[in-house]
Amino acid sequence: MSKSEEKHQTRRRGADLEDAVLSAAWDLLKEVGYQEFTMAEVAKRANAAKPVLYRRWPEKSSLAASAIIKFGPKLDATIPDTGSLRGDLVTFFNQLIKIFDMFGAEKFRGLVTDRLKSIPIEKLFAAPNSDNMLQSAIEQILEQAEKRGEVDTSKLSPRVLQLPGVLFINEVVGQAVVTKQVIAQIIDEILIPVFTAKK
Amino acid sequence: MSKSEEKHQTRRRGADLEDAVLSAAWDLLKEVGYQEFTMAEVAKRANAAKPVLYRRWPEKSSLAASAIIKFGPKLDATIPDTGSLRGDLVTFFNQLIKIFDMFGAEKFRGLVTDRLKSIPIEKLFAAPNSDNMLQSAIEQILEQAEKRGEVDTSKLSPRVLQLPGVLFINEVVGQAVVTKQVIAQIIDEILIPVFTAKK
DNA sequence: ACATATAAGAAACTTTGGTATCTTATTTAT
DNA sequence: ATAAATAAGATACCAAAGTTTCTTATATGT
Repeated sequence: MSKSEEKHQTRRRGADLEDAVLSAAWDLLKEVGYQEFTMAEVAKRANAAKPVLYRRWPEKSSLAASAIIKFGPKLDATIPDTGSLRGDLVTFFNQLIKIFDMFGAEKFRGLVTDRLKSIPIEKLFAAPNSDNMLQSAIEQILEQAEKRGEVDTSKLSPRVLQLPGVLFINEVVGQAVVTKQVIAQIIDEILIPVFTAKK
Repeated sequence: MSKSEEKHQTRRRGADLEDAVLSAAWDLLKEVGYQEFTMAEVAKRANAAKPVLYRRWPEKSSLAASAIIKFGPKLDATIPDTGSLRGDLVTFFNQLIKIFDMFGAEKFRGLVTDRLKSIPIEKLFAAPNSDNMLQSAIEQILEQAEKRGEVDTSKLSPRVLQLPGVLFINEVVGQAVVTKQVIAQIIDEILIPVFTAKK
């Protein structure tokens, strides 16, 4: 038996093994979606033992989230600048739903609610030890708006800055499709009034 | 053996059995909270078989919700009338958190996220076939406000009417305690601007 | 090079949600 | 009264999350 065939003798460790697991997890997630995603199947595909997964990720939803962060579609880092707060928000949220649609929103079903069992909502859009992409995008959009005189960012509390994320998650958790109309309603009826409120 | 001792011969049915199960479920929920609440234990305490539970409730979270609706603290049906929209909202939400605190908010942990897997958020505060208590209370408060000239209810969409519920659920799902300060922030920074926005 | 620490691998196990099957008590209609 | 329909009860079962235990390969420090 040649050395290369002796798979059972070649143990991967550290990053190598981690990458293999995440890669298998991402493949499985694409194929079957979160609900049918099982730890045993990921382990099998990665030729790893189940405890290997649990030594790194405390639970299934955590592994799935890591795989999405590593291999999933990335949020476009460029912030729109359409000339108005409303336009920027509309453009930004439409980018966001496009990403979800690209991957297939139904593939995520169950993941968000599972994640919410162990992490607060404002960490949902953040990789570990990194900041909340969504919220920082909103902050940049609001700073642009302030330059135009549309808002006064000194009046905006953390709670208000988290509101777009909360509303977006709320739509994603619900089974309905997030359409452009829904986005427009959220922006016109809720976000703009809140951001432009006078204290 | 007297007839009354022959428990194994006396089969309860329909409402009798259902009540016994809900009662056992409520007791267990009070004792151990939702996370440690198991279907097997409820069945055991109710002297019922597990399939009896699943014939009536499709899943654990549904049984727990039914027990809370039947035996849990009830929302005070009287709508506050303090003379201002802000006062009414503050009073109402403080009533709401008092109910949660009375029962012990930590007892609910996990229930909301489980419920959200099968029902939309706007049904969370509604008994089956009945309307959303929280939302109808908000509507009444807003009608009072309209009489005072504080808002124009014709401008308020369903999405806006659901916002208080969404924000409240969001706080309940997060692990933080919902304090009076949090309530005041939500009302001042979000709800009032949204309700009083001019279209 | 060798001892020691670390973590992979294998496999069995525990717990719980949820289902399926079968028997039999109770209800309901005739 | 009796037959047929209904649903309770008992029990075994399945699937999957997560854990435990033990062996052994690899890495690391001396």
